[in-house]
Amino acid sequence: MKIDLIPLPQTFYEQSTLHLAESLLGCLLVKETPEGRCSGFIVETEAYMGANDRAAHSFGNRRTKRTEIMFSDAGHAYTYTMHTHVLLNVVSNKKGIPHGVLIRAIDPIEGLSLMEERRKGRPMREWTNGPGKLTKAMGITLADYGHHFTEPPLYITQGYKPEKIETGPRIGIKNTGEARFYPWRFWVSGNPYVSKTR
DNA sequence: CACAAGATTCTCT
DNA sequence: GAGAATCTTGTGA
Repeated sequence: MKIDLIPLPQTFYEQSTLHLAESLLGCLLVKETPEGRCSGFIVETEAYMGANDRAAHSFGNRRTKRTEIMFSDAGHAYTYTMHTHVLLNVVSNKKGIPHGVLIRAIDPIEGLSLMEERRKGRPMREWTNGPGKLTKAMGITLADYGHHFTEPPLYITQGYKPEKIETGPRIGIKNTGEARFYPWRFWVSGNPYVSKTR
């Protein structure tokens, strides 16, 4: 499989958050590090709708040092830590509207030996089938906070068009009232790297 | 400055 | 299923 490693244009990120979350499925996420290049197709995402989404960090337009980047232009990287793990988001929507799309799972393509090293002892299927796992496998850290996805070392290129996409409630959020039932999770139907429902 | 909580993962039961 | 691991940020004194 040969793919052009040309980053998607800024305009790609300027669509509505839910549309972007769906459009990102099948795109290639690439991370270059001193150890080498890793990439994988995005197969699972979740939309976080800012002001009206209780489960979002930016609920009610809460603006802090951490959420600041979500108020910026679409296409920036929003990374943050969750206990011992780093999670990766793509900032979406217009400047001033703090929406984002969480990358939950990818299908590994390039840099397999490097990912195996970073995820030592796990079967390949479990290298990237979760938001904290894929950042570890690809070497994504807090240092990527605020980076823009149109430029190396962290960027997204065109991938393939998924045959079938499914949607459902998001995972891992609780005590957030109605927000936990919103069907804002998207995944490629049948892909083995999609994380399991709890 | 101290402390609590979290968009998770792993291990053990 | 439950509980721990272990780090950053947000909030309050």
